[in-house]
This record gives sequence, structure tokens and C-alpha cells, in this order.
Amino acid sequence: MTVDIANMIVHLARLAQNGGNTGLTAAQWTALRFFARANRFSRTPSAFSEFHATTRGTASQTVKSLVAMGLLCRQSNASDARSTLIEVTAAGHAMLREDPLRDLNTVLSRLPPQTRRVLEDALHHATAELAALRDAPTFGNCTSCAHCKTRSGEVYCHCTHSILGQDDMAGVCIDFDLAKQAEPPRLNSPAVD
Amino acid sequence: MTVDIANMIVHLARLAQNGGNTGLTAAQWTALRFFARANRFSRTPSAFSEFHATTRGTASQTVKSLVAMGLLCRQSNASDARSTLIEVTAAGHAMLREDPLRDLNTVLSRLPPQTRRVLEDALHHATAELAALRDAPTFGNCTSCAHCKTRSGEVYCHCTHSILGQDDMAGVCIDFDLAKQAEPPRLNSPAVD
DNA sequence: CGATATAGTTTCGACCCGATATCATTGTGG
DNA sequence: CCACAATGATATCGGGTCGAAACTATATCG
Repeated sequence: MTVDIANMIVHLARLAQNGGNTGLTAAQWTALRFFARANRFSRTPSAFSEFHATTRGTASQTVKSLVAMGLLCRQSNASDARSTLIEVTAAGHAMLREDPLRDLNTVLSRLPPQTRRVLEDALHHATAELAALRDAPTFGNCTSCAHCKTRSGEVYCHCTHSILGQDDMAGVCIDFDLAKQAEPPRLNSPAVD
Repeated sequence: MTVDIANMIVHLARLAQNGGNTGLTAAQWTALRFFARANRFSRTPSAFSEFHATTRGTASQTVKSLVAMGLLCRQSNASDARSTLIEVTAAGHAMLREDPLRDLNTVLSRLPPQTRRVLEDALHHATAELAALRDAPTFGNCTSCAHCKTRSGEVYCHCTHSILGQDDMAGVCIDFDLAKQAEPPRLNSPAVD
């Protein structure tokens, strides 16, 4: 083997995360990014803990610190009193504009489009395979999810038993499943608009 | 922008590091890997701190813990009493065979060779550019380093003022410089074989 | 209704991390 | 040759991460 690509990925990720150092830790940045990208079914501490490959306890602490800083806020879920909906505040969105990952994206954006496409596909493929090995969810978009079917002009999700709006489709979902329908349906999802 | 590639890289790195969980932390694994790959000029706590984009104090602690576990050992540098040479012990090499990053490399090894080559080049390019932005060293191989010149059958390094053996050339060097000769020469390098 | 599962929090101990201080050794300039 | 700066390394402190375990409240299933 000439070069250890896994090593390069880990090193690059570390360099990218420890950038401008705008006051947040790597875990806090990851949480802030996650809640800004996740759809309404996935904006919970539990979903973040799965995404971050950590425990609910650790995720709870990270969320707590961001709420204390005013970058996130908690909302109660009307249909399930156990669950907590997390939202990114205006201050949180402002903070995201100084994300240290911006530098890496800038560098990557200068690559040829064809190279970037190969890179994206390879990373996506590796992430999916590794997530399967680690028993971690894949996190994809509802538009390509096996749970979601378009019927009579509306998109219906068989997993959360709800009609998806534009916002739901745009965000990343924890219940994403590409092809198979193995996952059991979830009950008590947040109310449909 | 369709997908945030930087996000994918950070996520993939996190998944890869938190794998088998063979008892070491992410920082400890990174240190162990580094000292196994670095050449004799770079097997020091300071070099690792630069590689890991952290402080010497933090790096010192990580090294200390690995020495306490018997995975690393300290050797004094004959030509500079301030410096400490770090070596990976037999137990350390045995531990490396259970590196959680192995899973990611296995997954990546199943990609088509052409894809893997594009991936490697793109990552290498991005790492170099980002390292420049972050004022971090690049860490490359002596065979492609601007400091090293072959003359009369021997490879001489103008940075460390020493003749390089096979082992030195094989390892990764902190003083790596691809094209320009901006770096000042280092004195008091470990004695030549 | 009772047993079990799920969402979330808290606490604990170990480690990471940056900042700072300290110490010994080495290099430099006068 | 000697003060002074630079370098390599370690130690300490406070805040954060992390996994494990215990715990509360709610939801689901039989």
C-alpha cells in the first residue's frame, strides 16, 4: 500500500475542525451544523447522538452547552412529551457563518468539477459502508428514501406516517433508508403542518 | 451547493476513529500511528504536536499515557539533550494491528483503483492547501522533499545536515518541503548511522 | 393495567485541550 | 565568555468530551 488514505482523511478532518477557533469546540460545531441541516423528525438530542456516534448522555451535554450559549433552543413536541425539538436560533445561524469548516469547503470548491464529483461519490459510498459496519444510521435526504412515496401530488413518509413539506424534504433525516424497508415505522412524530 | 463535502469528511473521520474501541482514545491512536510512520527526525513530542495541530503540552500528555501503557518508549537524543526520541514498542506495533482505522481502509480498498487515485490526489491537495492556511507543516516523504539531494549515490538532507538511510526515506518527515527552500536549516539532528 | 421500551437528563471518572508557567539545554550576540 | 533568547519538554489548571450507569417521565404493547 502506498499511502494510507484513511489516515489522510482523519488528518484532514482534524485540520479542518481546529480552524478559526471561534469559541466553540469540535463537538459543539458538529451539533450546531447537525441541527441546522436536519429535518423536523431528526432535530432531537437522540438523533444527534446517533449521527455523532456517541451516547445520548454525551449528546445531551453538548446540546445543553449550546442552549446555554443561546445558539440552540428547546421546543416541546406536542405529540410526544418525552421528545424535545431543537431549533437553531438567529445567533446560532450567525455563528454558522464563521464555521471553521468553511476553509476546507473553499479549498475543495477549487477542485475540478469532475474530481469533486468522484470525491463526493467515493466519500458517500465509504460513509454508507462504514456506517453499516458500525451500526450507525446513514442519514440521507427524503427525496431518495425508501420510506417516502409520492401519491396524488403529495409525498408521504411510511416511516413517520406524515405528509412531507418542502422543509422536511430539504433536510437530512435520521430515518433515511435507501433501498430496503427493514426499519419499523415510527409513531408519534411531530404534527404535520 | 448540493452536498457539503467537508461535512462528509469530518463525519467519516469520526465514524472511522470510534470503531472497535480497543481501549485507546482517538488522540492516543493518532499518536501511536504517527510515531510508527515518522522518520527519526520527526519522532519527537514536538513534531507530533505540530502534526496533530495541538500544543506541546497536550502532546506531552498523550505521549506520557502511551509510555505508561508500554506502547511507546523514550530514548535520549545523543546530540541534543533537550530532545526525546520516541519509539513504538513491540506491544505498540501489536496494538496497531487492531487500529480502528483498518475498517475504513478496507472499505476504501474496494473502490476502483482509478477512483482511489483521484481520491488520494484530491485529499493530498486539500490537506496541503489547508495546512498552509492553518500554518501547519505538510509532512511528506523525503524522496520528494526539496531539502534532499542525491549526490554520489547518497541522499543528503540540507535541512537536517545528514545522510539519509533507507529507514529515514521511508518515514514521514516534519521538515518536508515540496518546492521552495524557505525553511531554515535545523541544527543538532540525531547522529547519522 | 402492568411490563417493557423509549427520550432525555444527571453524575462520575478518565481523558482531551489550550493557556500558562517552569525547567534544562542549546544557540547567539556582544 | 557570558548574558539573553530560543527551543524541547513537562506540569498544572479549568472547561469540555466521552462512555457508562442510574434515574425520571412518557409511550407502547400484551
